[in-house]
Amino acid sequence: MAEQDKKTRILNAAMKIFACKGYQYTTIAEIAKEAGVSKGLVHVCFENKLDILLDVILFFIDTVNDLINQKLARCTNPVEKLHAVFAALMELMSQSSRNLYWGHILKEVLPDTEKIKDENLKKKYALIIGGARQLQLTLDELIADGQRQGLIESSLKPQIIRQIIGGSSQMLYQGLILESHGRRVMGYTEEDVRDGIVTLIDKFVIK
Amino acid sequence: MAEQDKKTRILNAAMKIFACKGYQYTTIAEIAKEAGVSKGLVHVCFENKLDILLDVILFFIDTVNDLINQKLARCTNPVEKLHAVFAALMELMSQSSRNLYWGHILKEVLPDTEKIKDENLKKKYALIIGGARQLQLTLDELIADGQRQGLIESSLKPQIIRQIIGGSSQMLYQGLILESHGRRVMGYTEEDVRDGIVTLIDKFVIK
Amino acid sequence: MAEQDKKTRILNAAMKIFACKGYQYTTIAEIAKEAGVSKGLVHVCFENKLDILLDVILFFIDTVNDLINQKLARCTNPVEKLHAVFAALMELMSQSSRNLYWGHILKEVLPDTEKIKDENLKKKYALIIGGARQLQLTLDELIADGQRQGLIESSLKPQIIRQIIGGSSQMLYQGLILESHGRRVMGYTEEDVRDGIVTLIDKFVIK
Amino acid sequence: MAEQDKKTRILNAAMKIFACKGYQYTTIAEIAKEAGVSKGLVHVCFENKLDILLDVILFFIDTVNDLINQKLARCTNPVEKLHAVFAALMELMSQSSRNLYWGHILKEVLPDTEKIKDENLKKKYALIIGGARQLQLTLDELIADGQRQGLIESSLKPQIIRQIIGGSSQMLYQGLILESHGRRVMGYTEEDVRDGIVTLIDKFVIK
DNA sequence: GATGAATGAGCTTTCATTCAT
DNA sequence: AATGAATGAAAGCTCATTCAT
Repeated sequence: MAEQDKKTRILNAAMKIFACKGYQYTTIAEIAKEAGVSKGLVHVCFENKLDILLDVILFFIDTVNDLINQKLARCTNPVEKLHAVFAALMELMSQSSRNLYWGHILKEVLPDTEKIKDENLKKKYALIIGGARQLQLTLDELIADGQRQGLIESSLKPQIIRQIIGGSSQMLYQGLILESHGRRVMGYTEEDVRDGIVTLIDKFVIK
Repeated sequence: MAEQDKKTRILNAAMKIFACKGYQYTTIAEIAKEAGVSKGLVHVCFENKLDILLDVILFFIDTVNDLINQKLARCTNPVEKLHAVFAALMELMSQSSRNLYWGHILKEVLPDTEKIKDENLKKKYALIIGGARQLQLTLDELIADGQRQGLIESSLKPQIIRQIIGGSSQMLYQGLILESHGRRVMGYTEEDVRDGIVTLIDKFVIK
Repeated sequence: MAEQDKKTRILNAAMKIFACKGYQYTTIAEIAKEAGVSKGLVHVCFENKLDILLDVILFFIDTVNDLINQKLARCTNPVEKLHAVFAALMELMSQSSRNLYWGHILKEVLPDTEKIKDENLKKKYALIIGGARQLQLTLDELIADGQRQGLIESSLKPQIIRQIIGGSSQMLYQGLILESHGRRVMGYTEEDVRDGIVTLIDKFVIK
Repeated sequence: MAEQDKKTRILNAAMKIFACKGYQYTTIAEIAKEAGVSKGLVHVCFENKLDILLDVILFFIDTVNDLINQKLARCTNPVEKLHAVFAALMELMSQSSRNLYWGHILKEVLPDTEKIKDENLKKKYALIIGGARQLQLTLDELIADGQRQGLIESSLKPQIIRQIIGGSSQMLYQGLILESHGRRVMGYTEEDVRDGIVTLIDKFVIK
């Protein structure tokens, strides 16, 4: 209970600071301070810094996959599903209002992952890779389904379409966040982003 | 002359290693070794590690802007220009065949940039921001032009379209690189990527 | 009563783990776990980690001294006594079947003893030193007695003879333990060790 | 040259402090200070603390083996050889006038050696074990030779005799060192020790 | 009495940076 | 101009010890 509570607080603190400063520039001391606990406790709850990151990413992926499955259950049409899934993702990014792209972060941290020897961490890493893979497969299958039903255009592979829509979403949100941090002027709003993605998806829909 | 030569070698070495391992995980010692010079010389040619990165990014942005301007000069039609610009960008990403997204790296390194006190570095940083801004503006103007001429659809802001096409390009290439590093199976080829971007751009073109 | 019980369990646990891993590498957490009590309780029963060690050593020294006095009471002849004492020591080492040489451990821990400020600990430390001294004196006196009675050769000081017999015993047993831990092949058995010590003692006996 | 010099200085400093305080209580900072170099340099010259220790032990073992072989070359008679070898060892212990029993230290550090993953360290460790083994074998062979020639008594295994003489030497010298550190009154001199060992060896010689 | 969550001092280790040569 | 030995600040991590419950 208390432990879970602290673990969650550390996780939230880590999520926040990783998002602001990037994994590598974040120190355990900062996470501890932000979470209002001691450095030592961080190492009681987590094996090491990488372990924290893996948990953050895992939490994020789980949230995303849950959200998506939930949305998928409510639609039948692949096109509706696609819209629903990306709407959900945008909502999540908006909610979290954090510059946390686990995609980016995983990439930033890849050199570190090669050092993973600990079995627990290996498992977590495998879960993450599996979760990410699952997300991809779900989307690809969705698009392929639409293509088979003649609802989505077939000139491009599902993977390409998935990457286009996904990449656009990420970049558009990243722009918003950069703007909110005052580091850039992008000249568009969250409203524009949502419209953009809806429009983009519809481009691949056969009317 | 000799100095320029050394500086270029260091820059190339840095570009290569930053691309492989990320800025943070790259050590000056590695750069020096790769460049075939001493660690000391690196600090003679550059103020510090960040300075190297800024130069790398600056070089990249300059290359991109030059390439784009060169391509733009050869076309008149905004749609042709758009295709030409992104074709050029893809070619560049392909050529460099390096996991070097200055966008990513700039983001990775942002926390470090806040420490910039040195006037020279401040100037370089401003140049980079200016260059990136310039690239954005060029693209936005191009799209806006197309919209004014009725060649590109006007339902979305130019910034949104630019971000969609740019983001898609980046994500698609990132997937290729991940695959080439054996870290993911994406299931598409460079050919697919080029087709995807051409198709994507055409989606915004009014026929 | 209950406290005594807990204290004994902690002491036994500590003895076991100190013996296996050495004082420094043993953590309070391990001792607590082995003893089946909480970490907190360890600090209720003992001032600190060093206090536990001092108690372990004290227990060991007391056991040795008791055993020796017991054996000495049964013999009259100095040579018999000498044999009896070392037979008892060997038996003890064999019984404990633990790699616990308080001599070694005291040495390992000496730097820590300099930090002793607490009066209780100072007293315990003094008791240990006194006990060790007592053991030495008993042996030396025994040998001196034998020399005076013309039973033990007088060309060497009693201290030298004591150190030779004691050192040999320790080294021989240490070899056995190393072998039992699979870290060395010594090529002798406990039987050989006992024979060796008996033979060694007899070398100093005048026939 | 400079590097070798520093490495030697660090090694000497480490030897001295390991000897005084034990491996585990010695910090890199202390070694660096004693050697008159920075902490960083210690890690330039050695992989880590354990690496330093292994080098110290290796140096010691090499010195011992060299010294012994040198002595052995000058004698023909096994008994003479035995005397020569232990005389050499005593001389070495006396010279080094340091409380450095690599036997003790190896034992103290054994838990740490199980963590050895690095290939270089594994090799060093193997060299040490091999060197120690070699030393044992040399002595055992020497004693066995003497037994075969009817010069040394055969009632005890060579290993037992070796362990007795070796253990006695160590204990006697340890006593001297404890005394010199003011931690004990042993009541014998270096002279007594040398006499003791000579006498002890002669006990196993058949006249 | 007993617990174990929480602490933080102190350690090893890394590496950008300096500077004597 | 060029080197690389040397530095030391700063990070991750361990664990004896404390204390609210």
